[in-house]
Amino acid sequence: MTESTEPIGRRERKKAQTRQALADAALRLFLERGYDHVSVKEIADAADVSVTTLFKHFSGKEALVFDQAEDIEAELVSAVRDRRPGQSIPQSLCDHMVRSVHGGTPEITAFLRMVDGTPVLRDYAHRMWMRHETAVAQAIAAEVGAPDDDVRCVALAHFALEARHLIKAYDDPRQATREIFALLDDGWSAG
Amino acid sequence: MTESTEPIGRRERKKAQTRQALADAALRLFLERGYDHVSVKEIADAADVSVTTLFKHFSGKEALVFDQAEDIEAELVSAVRDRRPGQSIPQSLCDHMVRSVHGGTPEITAFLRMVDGTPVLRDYAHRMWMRHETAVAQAIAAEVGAPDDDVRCVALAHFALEARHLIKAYDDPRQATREIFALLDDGWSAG
DNA sequence: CTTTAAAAGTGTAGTGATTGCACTTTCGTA
DNA sequence: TACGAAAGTGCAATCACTACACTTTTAAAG
Repeated sequence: MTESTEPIGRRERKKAQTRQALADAALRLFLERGYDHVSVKEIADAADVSVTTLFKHFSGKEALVFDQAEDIEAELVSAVRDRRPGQSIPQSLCDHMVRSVHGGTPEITAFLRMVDGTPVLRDYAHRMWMRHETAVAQAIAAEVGAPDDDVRCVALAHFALEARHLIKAYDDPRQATREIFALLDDGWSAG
Repeated sequence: MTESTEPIGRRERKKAQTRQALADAALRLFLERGYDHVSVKEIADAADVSVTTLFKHFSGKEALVFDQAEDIEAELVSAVRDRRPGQSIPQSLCDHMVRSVHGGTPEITAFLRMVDGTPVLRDYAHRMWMRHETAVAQAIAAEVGAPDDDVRCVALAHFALEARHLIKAYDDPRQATREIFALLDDGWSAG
């Protein structure tokens, strides 16, 4: 965990290389022809490995799409913990969410369109995102000195994360985000 | 077996009969050996029909578990619309949720344990439940004279329904429900 | 009472994701 | 340099689900 970069042995390099080749091939093919119209065999072929190898690198077909699982969780926890004085937790989370509404490059837009238009992927992405719920909930609980499983804290974390899904339907996501978090903030502050 | 409610032709009766046989066989096998360890072929065999027929009656394996899709939606909408004077919408929804926390027969308990312990089923059930979101949101919007897609209304509906999932982790679900809805009510009333 | 067309059901053969197994190749290291 | 773990391979199998062409049943019209 302490080593940030990995200039390690040739072995690990090759492994990462194979993994990358798979992810790249997958993404390219998915964007070209749509997720459902690409088989794992085609991806394996395009990356010049066997299907067996593919499944040694990725837990399933969906996992090929979300290769980079960065430190989004750390940012969320930070938004809860390191907020500026006088700012409530929901407010800080709101700012963080508003900030992370990218206009984005056309590539990212195409990617998001694909994910959003493929039920399996949409669900998978949602599950991934919601995986941060407990971490955020614990951060909140720590801030207010409540037990880790405090209902209000868990609920706030859950609702805050769910907001991301809700705002997708609106023309002005930032405005929608603010309205939702205003509701949460009022409810939270009343406690 | 007797045609008390639906005195229609023999054809429809046989169809319903087949469907029922499939659902019954599925439920029995699932409870006996667990969802993942029963194949659709076994279910079809147990109901003495072909696999093809099975899929003409049910859209997929998960659908076999949730045969009765009653009028839960109507009750939810009613909780929003027909609440007693002076009671807020979140309060009424809270009461409805608390009321619907059944201790339940041992059969139901076993059923719920199975659903909850099988990721595929858990997700499926959640999707089914969340399908009522728009109906509830529209009912709320109608009550307050807002447009159907008003952010606050949609968010309230969403969060209220999500509560069901949140409370499952707690020893006292009713208490948890009340705390969550108190948060929502405070936020909602502040608007 | 016959005819007829849709509905219900069947069996076969396929696709596509995913797993298990036994095997070879490739490194890192003692 | 030899050895064991890790990476990769190919094959066969399972399982959900679909497409297709087929037979049987039944409702309803003639």
